[in-house]
Amino acid sequence: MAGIREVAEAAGVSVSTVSQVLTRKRPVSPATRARVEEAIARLGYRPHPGASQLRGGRTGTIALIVPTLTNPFYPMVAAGMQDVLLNRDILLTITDVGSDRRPDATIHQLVSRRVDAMVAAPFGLTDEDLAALQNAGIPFVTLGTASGVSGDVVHTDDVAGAREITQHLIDRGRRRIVFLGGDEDALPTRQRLEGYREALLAAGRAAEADDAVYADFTRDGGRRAASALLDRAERPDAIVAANDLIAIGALDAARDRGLRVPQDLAVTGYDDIEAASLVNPALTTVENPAREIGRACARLLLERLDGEVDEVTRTVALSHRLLVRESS
Amino acid sequence: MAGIREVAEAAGVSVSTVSQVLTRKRPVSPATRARVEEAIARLGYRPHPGASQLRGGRTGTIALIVPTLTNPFYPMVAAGMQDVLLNRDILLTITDVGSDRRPDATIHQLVSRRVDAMVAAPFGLTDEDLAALQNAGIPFVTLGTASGVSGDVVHTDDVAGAREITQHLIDRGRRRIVFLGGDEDALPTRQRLEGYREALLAAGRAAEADDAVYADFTRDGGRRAASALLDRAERPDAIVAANDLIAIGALDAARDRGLRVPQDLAVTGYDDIEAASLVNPALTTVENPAREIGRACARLLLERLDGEVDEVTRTVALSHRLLVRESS
DNA sequence: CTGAAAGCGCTTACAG
DNA sequence: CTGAAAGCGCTTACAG
Repeated sequence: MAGIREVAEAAGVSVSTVSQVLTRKRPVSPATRARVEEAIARLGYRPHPGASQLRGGRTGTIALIVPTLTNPFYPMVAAGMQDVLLNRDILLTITDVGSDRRPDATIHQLVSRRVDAMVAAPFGLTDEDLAALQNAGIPFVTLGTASGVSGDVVHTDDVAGAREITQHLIDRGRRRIVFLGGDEDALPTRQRLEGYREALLAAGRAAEADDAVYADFTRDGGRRAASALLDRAERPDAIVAANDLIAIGALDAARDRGLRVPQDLAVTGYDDIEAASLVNPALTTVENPAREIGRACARLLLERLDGEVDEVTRTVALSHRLLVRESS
Repeated sequence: MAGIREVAEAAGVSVSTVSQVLTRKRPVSPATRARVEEAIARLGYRPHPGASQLRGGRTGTIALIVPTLTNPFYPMVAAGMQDVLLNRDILLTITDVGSDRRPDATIHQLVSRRVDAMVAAPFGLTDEDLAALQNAGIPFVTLGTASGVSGDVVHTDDVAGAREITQHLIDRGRRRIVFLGGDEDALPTRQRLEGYREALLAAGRAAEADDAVYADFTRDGGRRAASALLDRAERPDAIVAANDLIAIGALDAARDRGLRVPQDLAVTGYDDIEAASLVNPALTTVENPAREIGRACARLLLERLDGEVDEVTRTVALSHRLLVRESS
């Protein structure tokens, strides 16, 4: 493969000059530029990324860390990022943390590779993990507030969303409304639980000790946890699930038991992934604009990389929306 | 950030020695190794990837090129690759070609970045595109046979799958069975169309001129194309869709017109994405084991990178399976 | 088993 | 506007 040296020889100029026409960091005469560009095209020259990186440049890579690729919500965030990144010659690296791995291992790997920027779903990320990014000088945005660490944030108001969907259930006359969370310490679980509790409190209902049950954020997890719930002596008549996948699992569990939804049991989800409107009965849920979230993340990061913003930390709040369908 | 030089000083050895303990390419005495490792840990040293890359090393990156991230089939392929790659310190870069971009632009970008290997869904990829990979010495595997170019291949037998699902429709007594493809020149469209035609031919039915209609591989595309089909004077009584997304769109179109599925119209899909079993009525489809496909791709590539295989090109065929559900 | 030195392919002061 | 030279942080012959 041709190097910058061959190009320089072919064009009859120095390597510095070739570099200048590439980086545009200093003026080059039109005639010279033309000769160099011709040589580049003719030789099919492509700069070696390792070399420019070594000289202090960027890697041209932005990473997205997600808890799993199997929840369609995250690929949709990635698609939103691509929308913005596509014509900027920046590569998107998508890493799922994987069930068996600690997220800090993933973050360290990404820091080692000198990614230019990073967006992280805050699942199990500690302040320490994020501080590592900060120390490495890597701009990052988290999906949802990461307590105490100063990166940009893109989020929707999960507390409000959960409050509204719970209120909706109360309005429909549901008596025993139970919250079915994902991983107990995950931010979305905690915030949506909070919204759920606020709604009950506002309605003058005391929260009960066993009002919340936890699964993981999967259909299977939802099915299992909901099964336990539905086999209780005092069966709930409504389940507020922490995301759509869990809710779909709850629908499975109801069907297993011959319960009618919504007559015997109301089920609500969160996110509005495509499957939410596809299941039967269609899921009442809160729209969480994944693609827009991805776009916002990419824009924030690009602005940082372009140096358009300094120390200030920015928070972009995107709106959510209650979608009442058949399951409630 | 500490460099190899600081580590060498801290451990009282030369940089060569530090490099050797890192790369394990030549023996180092246990005592020296211990001192170096201690220094590495204490200084939090991480090798600069650009530097090693420049010296002829790998980038430690494998790319996956997909037509879109919004078809859950592809994220599932990615998840399968991650399953295999996770503990090998190899980064997975996922790029969707994007509707407005030519895939060769994406491939060239990836070649420029010196990815170590690549798996490509052959949508719109020309032999030329693939030859570019070959010339760059980048091992690649394509999803489905890429005519004339010698890379590894992972595929399922789409022709057989489509034949079987069409046969199933014939067995159920359907008279006017129409094929609803995705992008006309896409490999999956062509192969599944072939299977469909084989089945009709085998049943002694001549293919009709307008037996195939094309959409793109999306729910919306399917809805639109199916709408046109269903408004024909001679309405089909079965639609063989080229993938699940299209089939779900066809279900939408049927519902718009008050047609009952499967009584008035049978609809079949392809892939068995999660949504296929979620829609109402549940979709008859052909299981296309996305996650396994991803795993197979990653294994093939890893073996090449590890130098365990030479010139020979390998083809891994994974089995498909007809899943009869409610829509037929 | 270890070290000194060359060099990978670029970018960027420095000089003109 | 252009060039010669130093140097980014590693790896790898070469030498011992």
